[in-house]
Amino acid sequence: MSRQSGGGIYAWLPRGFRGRKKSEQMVGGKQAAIGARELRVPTSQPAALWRQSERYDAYGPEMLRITDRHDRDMLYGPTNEEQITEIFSDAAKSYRDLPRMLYHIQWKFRDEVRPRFGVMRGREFLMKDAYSFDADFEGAKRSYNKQFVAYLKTFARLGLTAIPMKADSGPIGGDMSHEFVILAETGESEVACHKDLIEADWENTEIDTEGDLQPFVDSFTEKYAATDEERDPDAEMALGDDLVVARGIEVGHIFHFGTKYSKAFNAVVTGPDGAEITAEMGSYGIGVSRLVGGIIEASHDDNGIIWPEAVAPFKVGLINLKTGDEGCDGACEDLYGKLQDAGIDALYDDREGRAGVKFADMDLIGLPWQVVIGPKGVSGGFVEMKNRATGERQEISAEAALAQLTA
RNA sequence: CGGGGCGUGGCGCAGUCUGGUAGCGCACCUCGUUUGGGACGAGGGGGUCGGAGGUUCGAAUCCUCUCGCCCCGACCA
Repeated sequence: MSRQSGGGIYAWLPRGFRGRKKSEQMVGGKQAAIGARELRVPTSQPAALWRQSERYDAYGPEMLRITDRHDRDMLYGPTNEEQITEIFSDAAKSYRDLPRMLYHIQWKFRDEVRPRFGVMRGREFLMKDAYSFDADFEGAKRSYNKQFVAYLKTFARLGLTAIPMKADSGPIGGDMSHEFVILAETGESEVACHKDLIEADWENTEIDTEGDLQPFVDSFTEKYAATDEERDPDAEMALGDDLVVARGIEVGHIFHFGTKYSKAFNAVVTGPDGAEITAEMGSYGIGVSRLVGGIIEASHDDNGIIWPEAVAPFKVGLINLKTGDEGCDGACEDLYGKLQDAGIDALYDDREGRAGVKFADMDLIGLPWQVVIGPKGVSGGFVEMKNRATGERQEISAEAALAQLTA
C-alpha cells in the first residue's frame, strides 16, 4: 500500500496508489459536478506571496521554508489561497466573471510537530482544495452550500458516514465553517452528534445544486454535532438517547473567509454600476491521502481491507487456482482479456502456489469482487464469484460473471 | 517542544546488564513430495549490528557525541 520514507512522508506503492488515484478522481468529479474548474498551482512558492497576505511570519514553524541558490526565501506550500487569489485577480475584471469556483488536487507540506497514524496525518499530504469567488455574501453563501452538499455526496459515495460539525470560524463568526468528520474506531478525537445525522442516506437523495440549498443545509446544521473542543454538555443531556458519541477523523473542512485574500491581492472586479467589487471568498478542503486511510479504517474486517467500489484499486481480483494447468490458464486468460476489453480493472493472481495463500491474499487486498477459477470449475463449466463485503459466493458461468461485472 | 522508547539480513525480534568476531521466526533461492482456505522435507544465499569518535589485546555489547524513527501530551486536513 504505502511505505514510509521519512517522518510523516510516504511513498504510494502500486496498489495503494491506484486506490488513491481513484479517490482523487471521485473527489474531483464531485467538484466538477457543482461547476468548479480544475487547475494546478505549484508546490513551491515564493515567500513574497505570503508576505503580501501577511502570513509568512504568522504561519510559524509548520511551514517548510526553503532558500534557493540566489538566497531567495521560498516555501513548500502548506496551502494555496495566495496563489489562487493572485491568479483569479489577474484574470477576473468584470462582475460577469463571477461567481467562480476553482479547485486543485495537490501535495502540501505542513511540518507537524508530531505526525502520526501513518498516512492519516502525514507531513506531506495530498489535498483537494477548492476556492470560491462571489460578488457578495449571499453569493458566497450559495457557493458554500454547494460545497456542503458536494461533500455529503462525496463521502457517501465512499461508503463513509461523514458528519458536518460546526467548526471554529474565527473572526468571521456565523455558521459558515464546518468540519466533516467520519466516525472510526481509531479516530483522533471524540465527537458527539444527533443520531439522525448518522442514519441519513444522502447518497441517494436527489438534490438540485442549482436550487436553493439553504433549507437542506439547515436541516443538517440545526442538529447537534460537535467536535471535541466544541461540545456542549447541556445540549448533549437534552438529546438523551438521540446522542451518539464516537471517535472521529476530520477529512474535510469548508469555510467562508470573506475578503481577507481578495483585499491583499486586489481581487477586485467592476460591478454593473461601475463600482469596484471585492470578491467574497471561501475555501473547501478534503484531505485525499487522509481519506484513503479513513476509508480503510472505516471499511475492513479481520481478513483485510474491504474497498468501496467507487475507489477500489481494481474492481475484481481473478484467482487462478492452478497456474500451469492448461484448462485453468486458458479460462483465466480468456476472462482476463475480456475484462480488460470491457474496461474493467482486474488484478490477476497467476502465481504458482497454494489455494489458501491466494484466497487469503485476495481477501487482504480487499477488492470488491473475486472470481476464482480452478479445475473443478473448468470441468464443470463455472467460475466462483465472491463478494468481498458480504462473503456471498455464487457458481456461475464465466459469461454470467463478466455480464455481472460489466453491468 | 516536554516525557518515554527503539535503531541488529527484506519484515518481526533475541543477543547489550556480565566485551571474545552474530542468532531465531517469517520471507527469498534450489530440489523433491504436496496441492479448492495461509503445506512438508532437504539444501542454500543474504547483516562492516544507524553514524562518528573513544576505551580495550578484542566492542552489537562500555563511554561521548550525533542522526533517524516510534509512542504519550499540547497543535493540525
